[in-house]
Amino acid sequence: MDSYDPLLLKNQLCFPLYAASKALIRKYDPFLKPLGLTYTQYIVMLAMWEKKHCDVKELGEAVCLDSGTLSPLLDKLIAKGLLSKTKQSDKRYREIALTKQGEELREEAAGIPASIGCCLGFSIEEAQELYRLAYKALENLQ
Amino acid sequence: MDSYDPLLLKNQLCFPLYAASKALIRKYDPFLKPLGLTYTQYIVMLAMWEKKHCDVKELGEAVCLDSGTLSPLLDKLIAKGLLSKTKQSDKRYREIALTKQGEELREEAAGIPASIGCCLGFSIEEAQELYRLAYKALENLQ
DNA sequence: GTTAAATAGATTGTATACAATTTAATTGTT
DNA sequence: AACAATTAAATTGTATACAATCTATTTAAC
Repeated sequence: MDSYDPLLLKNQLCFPLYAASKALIRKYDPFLKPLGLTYTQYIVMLAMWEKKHCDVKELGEAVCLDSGTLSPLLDKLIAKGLLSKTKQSDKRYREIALTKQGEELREEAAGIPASIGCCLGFSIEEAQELYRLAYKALENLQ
Repeated sequence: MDSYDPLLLKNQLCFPLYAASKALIRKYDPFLKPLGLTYTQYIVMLAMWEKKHCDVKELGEAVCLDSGTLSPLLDKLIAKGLLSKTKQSDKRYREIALTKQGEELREEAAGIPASIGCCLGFSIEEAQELYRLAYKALENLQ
């Protein structure tokens, strides 16, 4: 019996998490392409479909992205006509809001989660357990 | 009881996977900085510490990266003196190999997995289950 | 043997990520 | 009121990711 080597790639927990995350993100591409969205833009739209409007900081906390990523990404979603950005009374803040067109895009996205679910090949129990563990990891790491 | 809405951010499986992966990667930064490596460079070095030498395609398969990412990343590791790149008899291939300096870096990395393990706050059983599910997802998605 | 198909790796172009800094505005302290 | 400290968002700089394309070889079909 060989001694356990913590530096073997197969003994890392981070690697399958990192690789699976990337592989899953790529599965969204064919479904998101008709909507003109990237995966990260889709995550931001998911958050905005719920919030309707919020400031950049609140959005960043919801989707785990900082202003360095969000600022140019929001500019793209605004350029597509899906979101708007206006100054608030406290002029340090910007109000990001869904446009009518952004609202309407939600219908087109309705089938995506089910389409992706099939790719994973997981039972309900396994999917729930992965979900639980990933959120627990996220909370512990933040 | 509300009806289940598949587009709510909290109902996505992809999001905690994506966010936890990013959060975990960031935890490596303070440990990798003294070694002069980024997380992706560390993953490539983990593979190379095992393989000693291989071609770019084989390395790419091991770490789930294509030549578009690997080519410039390998150039950086070569510039740091950790790897070397030479033509093979079939001149389409390049042999990537560990240098002496690259070998020696392994000692400095030896403590990293244990340092990271603490951040997760998982029991052995939970870590193993997350590992198993992430690899299963990765295999199903590839 | 010649050329079409295939293959490995590099390059290009677009889109994240995020640390660090900058800018603009507001708040707290005195 | 003056001004230091704080805060939100934008900008800068570096490093991935990956699709698509390109280049150089090699292999296969005839």
